[in-house]
Amino acid sequence: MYSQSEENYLKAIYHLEESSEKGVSTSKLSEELQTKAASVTEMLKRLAEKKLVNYQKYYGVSLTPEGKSWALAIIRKHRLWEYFLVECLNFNWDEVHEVAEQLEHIQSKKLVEELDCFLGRPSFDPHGDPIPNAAGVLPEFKKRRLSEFKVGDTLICKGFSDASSSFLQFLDQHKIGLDTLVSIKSIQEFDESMLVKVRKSEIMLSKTATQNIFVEKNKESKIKEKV
Amino acid sequence: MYSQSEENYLKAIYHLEESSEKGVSTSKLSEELQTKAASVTEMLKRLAEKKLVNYQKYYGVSLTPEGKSWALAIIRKHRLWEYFLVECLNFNWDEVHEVAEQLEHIQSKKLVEELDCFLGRPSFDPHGDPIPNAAGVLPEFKKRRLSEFKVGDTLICKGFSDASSSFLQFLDQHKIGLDTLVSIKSIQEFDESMLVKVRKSEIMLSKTATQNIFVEKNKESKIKEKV
DNA sequence: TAAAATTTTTAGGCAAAGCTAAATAATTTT
DNA sequence: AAAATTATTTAGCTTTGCCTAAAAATTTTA
Ligand SMILES: [Mn+2]
Ligand SMILES: [Mn+2]
Ligand SMILES: [Mn+2]
Ligand SMILES: [Mn+2]
Repeated sequence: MYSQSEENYLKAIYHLEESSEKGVSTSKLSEELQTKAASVTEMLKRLAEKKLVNYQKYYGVSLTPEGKSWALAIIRKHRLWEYFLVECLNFNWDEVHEVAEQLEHIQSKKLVEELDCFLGRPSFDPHGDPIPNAAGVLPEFKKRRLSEFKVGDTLICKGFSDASSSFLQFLDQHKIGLDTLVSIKSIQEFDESMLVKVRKSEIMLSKTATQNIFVEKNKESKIKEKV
Repeated sequence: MYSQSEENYLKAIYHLEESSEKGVSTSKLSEELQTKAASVTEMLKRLAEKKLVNYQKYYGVSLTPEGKSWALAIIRKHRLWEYFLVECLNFNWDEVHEVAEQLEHIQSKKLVEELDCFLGRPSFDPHGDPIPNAAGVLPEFKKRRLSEFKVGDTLICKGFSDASSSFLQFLDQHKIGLDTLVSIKSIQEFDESMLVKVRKSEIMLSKTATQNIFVEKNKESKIKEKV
């Protein structure tokens, strides 16, 4: 239906719309997609003609409902494939993104639905990112950063917003992953770094790190510790 | 490494080299790939520059060792994905080809090897076509057509060379698939059509059909019938 | 608010991969 | 062996998606 390139633009616009208050600019897009601004302008004109985006010369771009639903379909595929790679094919969570970038463009309604079913209709991908359902609806979840909490809190890791290989490998090294329990032992005042306890060991996390770890308040930690 | 289009040409040349004695001509390729002869000529020049084919103006084309090994890698992926779709995702064997045409172009050594492993290193795809191993070596197998046999012979279906949806659906309707036992009851002299027995029922197969069904002599039919 | 800086768009090119129409080479027929 | 037919290649054009350099609009700064 749409080319790989067009799909990548839609996805990039979606992500930028999510992560910033203001409209999406040509330069932000060109940075995200590693292309030149001139190429972005051209593509935006094409996408606007196809009614996938609202584009006003010099004033940025936003997705139309049609564009948004297409973007969500691509993201759904991307995250389902990442889940498949980790759960079925022994990929580590820092190796999946590149391959998923290719697989997300495969066109087949049946393939996506059967894959979803085969995997047990997962709600979150290996990085804790929510997987939209077939209708494009994202699962309910609240995003709070580890950096927002205070000494004494015990939390469950639910996602990681910097998906770079190096950050994911750092987390691996310290055995921090999805559903890992983390309790805050102390916070340095001058740089807001945190000393946290993970299982038996204590780890120092920089503010950059704690801002990129999404957590949930742990309601059942007492119970689980007894079991 | 190579574009999807280039990969499709390599695959097409491979298949045509296999299925015909003589060299592969521009017109055969244009027919196979549903493009115009002029486009084929252009692509052949590009592939020759990249040392993937031997191309002599006006005298057809053949794969170099490099080209052949790349073609086999694509075919390996195609057939592994077809196997995956049928075995894991509830696809019927007449629905897989189109999706596999897309999946075969995904680039990731690890993906292919892990998929192969996950599937249990199958030797044949859902249509009975041999799957090359990682080194590009095809499993041993002998191709004989049902049309070569005579009344009284009992045979096991091992492959189907016309992979069109309609032929595969026809086989489905008559419950003929891989490893189905078929015995020849009679052969019409005037059109060489065959009356065969499959399980409890008798089916009439045209010569076109029997030429497209690959079989093996059944060594254990007596034993199996007793069990 | 006018000048400077920055961002965005336009203009003009390029490569891949397709097309049609015309030219040319190879093959078949007479 | 020449003519006719068929196959193949060349020439010229199109679209997609990218680029650089120049022009124009917007935003920031003074
Ligand atoms: Mn990813
Ligand atoms: Mn992810
Ligand atoms: Mn196939
Ligand atoms: Mn097949």
